[in-house]
Amino acid sequence: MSLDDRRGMGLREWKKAKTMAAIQTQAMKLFREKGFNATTVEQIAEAAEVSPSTFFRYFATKEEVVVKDNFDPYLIDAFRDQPKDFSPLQAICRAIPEALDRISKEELDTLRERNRLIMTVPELRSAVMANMLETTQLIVELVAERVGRKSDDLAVRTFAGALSGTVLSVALLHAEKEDSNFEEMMAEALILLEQGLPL
Amino acid sequence: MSLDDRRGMGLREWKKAKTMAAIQTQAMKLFREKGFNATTVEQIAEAAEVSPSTFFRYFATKEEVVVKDNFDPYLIDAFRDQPKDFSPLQAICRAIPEALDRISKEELDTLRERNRLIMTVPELRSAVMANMLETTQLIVELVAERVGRKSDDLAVRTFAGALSGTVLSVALLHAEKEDSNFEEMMAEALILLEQGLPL
Amino acid sequence: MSLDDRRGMGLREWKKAKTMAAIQTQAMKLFREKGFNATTVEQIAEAAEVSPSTFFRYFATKEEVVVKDNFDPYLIDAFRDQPKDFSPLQAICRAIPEALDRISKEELDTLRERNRLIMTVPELRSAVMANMLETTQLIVELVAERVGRKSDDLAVRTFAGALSGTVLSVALLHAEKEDSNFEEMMAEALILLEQGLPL
Amino acid sequence: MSLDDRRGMGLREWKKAKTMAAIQTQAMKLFREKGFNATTVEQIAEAAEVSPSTFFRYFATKEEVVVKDNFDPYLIDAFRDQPKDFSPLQAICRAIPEALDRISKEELDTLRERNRLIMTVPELRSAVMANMLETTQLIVELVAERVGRKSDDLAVRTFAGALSGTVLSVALLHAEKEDSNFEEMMAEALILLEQGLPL
DNA sequence: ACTTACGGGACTCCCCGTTCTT
DNA sequence: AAGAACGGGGAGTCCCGTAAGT
Repeated sequence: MSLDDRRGMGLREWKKAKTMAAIQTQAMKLFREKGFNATTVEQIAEAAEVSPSTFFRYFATKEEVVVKDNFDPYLIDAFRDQPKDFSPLQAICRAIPEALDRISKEELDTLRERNRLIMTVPELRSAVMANMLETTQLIVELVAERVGRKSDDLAVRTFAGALSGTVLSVALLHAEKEDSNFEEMMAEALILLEQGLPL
Repeated sequence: MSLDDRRGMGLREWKKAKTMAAIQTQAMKLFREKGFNATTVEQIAEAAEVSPSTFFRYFATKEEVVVKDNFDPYLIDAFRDQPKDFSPLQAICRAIPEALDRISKEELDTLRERNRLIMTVPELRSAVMANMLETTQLIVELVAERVGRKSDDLAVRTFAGALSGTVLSVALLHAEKEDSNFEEMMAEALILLEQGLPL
Repeated sequence: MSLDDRRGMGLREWKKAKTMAAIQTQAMKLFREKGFNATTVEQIAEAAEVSPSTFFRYFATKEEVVVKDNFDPYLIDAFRDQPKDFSPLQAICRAIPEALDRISKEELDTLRERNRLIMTVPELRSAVMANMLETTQLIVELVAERVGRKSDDLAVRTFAGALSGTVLSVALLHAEKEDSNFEEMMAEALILLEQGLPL
Repeated sequence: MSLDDRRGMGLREWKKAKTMAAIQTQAMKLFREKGFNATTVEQIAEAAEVSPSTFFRYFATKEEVVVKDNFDPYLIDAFRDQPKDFSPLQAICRAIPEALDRISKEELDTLRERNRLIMTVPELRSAVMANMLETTQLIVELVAERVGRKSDDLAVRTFAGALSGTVLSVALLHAEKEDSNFEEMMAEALILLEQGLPL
């Protein structure tokens, strides 16, 4: 979603979005220049011309500036839209590229840079990992709903866990390898999952 | 390994092990009584009769007191000992119960309590998650070595990621369900993985 | 500027000034009683009824409580006000007593006590020395501006260095000798400087 | 004095000198690579293959590794050797180049790099400044002895202070200007001092 | 003599609650 | 009423010193 694009937003919402974007932009700039740890929240706040308090109103932790992403809702929608006769794994296979399509080119680039930073800085790695738990939980709900099982079903949980782990591994590998294609790798990995991880 | 058991350890090493154990014991006690967040490092240090400095010499973060485990080496050994004609997944299936067998009854109980605590407190969950990355990396190495592929091979990475994710999910479910058997659930989950996550 | 004097200050500013003064007063008291090194920041904070964090918000280091002075601006003003046909050295000779005149009697006493403490405690001596570098730099700018040379001019630098060194030496001697008059000694020293340090 | 040069040193002394040199070398290397503050004593100790304790046996503080110099004794000797009918200032003028001559080419280069580092890092600047006090005191003794005055004589003190300040200023300027000649600048500065700092 | 273990204190930074200002 | 300032408090790092071991 681009920032100029105000349809449906009140003036207030729009201002908030702008502040948030300003913080994120300035933060990323400082991180690039001086590293994540060497950058203090105070500096970010100053660069974004807000008070530290305000910073924490938008982001609960310093890590969140980097980690927070708005990709999940897209994925949920795309997943829900898949035909009901697909298996969950097939549905996911389809949903991922569809969701990626819906975000703009620039955003994708930002995403890539973010990923690289994340995988470089230990603190951020921890933060994403923590984030993953929630994502896994989300997948659990989604899949349970789709296949009509309870959310404490072992198969559902296993599915969600394995999937999350796979996504993370692929993201990591993608960050490591300079000229790799995320979507392709992801597709291949999902096929491997489907085949029972042959090696 | 029990603490009374000093064979082969110099006086020095033994003392260190004792200090570390004291910190961990006191910490767990305080966590149980007042909760993880409400307990300060200073209190733990005082209870264990060491200085806060010493605390941080043994554990880099407050979380580490809970999260640090010595289970990995056992698992590595057990995995390496599996016959070469097993697939990695089969090898893991076998290695897990074998490794669990090698640790004492009391230690297992401690482990269980720890796990329950971990899954309850968000901060700790984050910490284990962070830890998981390293474990995944370890699995990558182990499997790459076993099947003779490079450690940046997509299949190897996918395997490791999916496995880690699965283990975590099962551990979580186990913590949630009072009277569940970890080993059984784990076994079942691994079979599901092998079958390509049917749902 | 006295503290009761709130004209023009918001409630906020006034409170800050009071807190800062409280810290300084309590710190000096403790230093007198137990010595500089034996006094911990925690004790100072407690005496001033603030948290250690707050202490460091006001003073970057323990030394700064003693060393921070507000004398420089007075001196700068006095120096700038000297007639343009005086040589820099003459201007300084005149500016120093004028600046001393502008500060209140009590402040002068505080200043004297501070100086005695500084010259007694090695850590503080180091701190003032560090401070001196900045003062020297300031003199450089001032003099360069006055005589119309660049600030990397050797003569300007030499002047500033020699002057700073002289001031420091005199301050030290003054602290050593119980009943010595700082202004007189300073005047005499400056004359010696002007004469090329005859011995 | 080069390290291979063992004349007159016992084996023990020689070993000590070697350890000290190893620490210094490794420290400077780390400082160059990661900066002064980011380098911990522990890292230096490890790189030099000694324990942190040993580090502190050789150097009282981390700063000392950089600041400690062995130039003073040379200067003292050279100053003492000057003919008695020279004024102190003239004696210094002569003594400085003579002392510089006595140290090797490489050592001079090391000295230069050290100086650059010192002027860059605030902590180190403070440390040298602190050091300067002692040097000034030394000059006081030397000059007092030479001209037959007491060491609390104002003229002697003023002389020492002004001289120290001058030396420091010149050193600083030299560090700032890439291709400047230290000896020349020093000589010029001393002449200015002798003339009463004309501007 | 040299190391290891530990203590303690300075200092930084994150994050949050309360108070004040506009 | 929104947002900034201010303060509190705890985690964590590092320096440096001491004591006990080898």
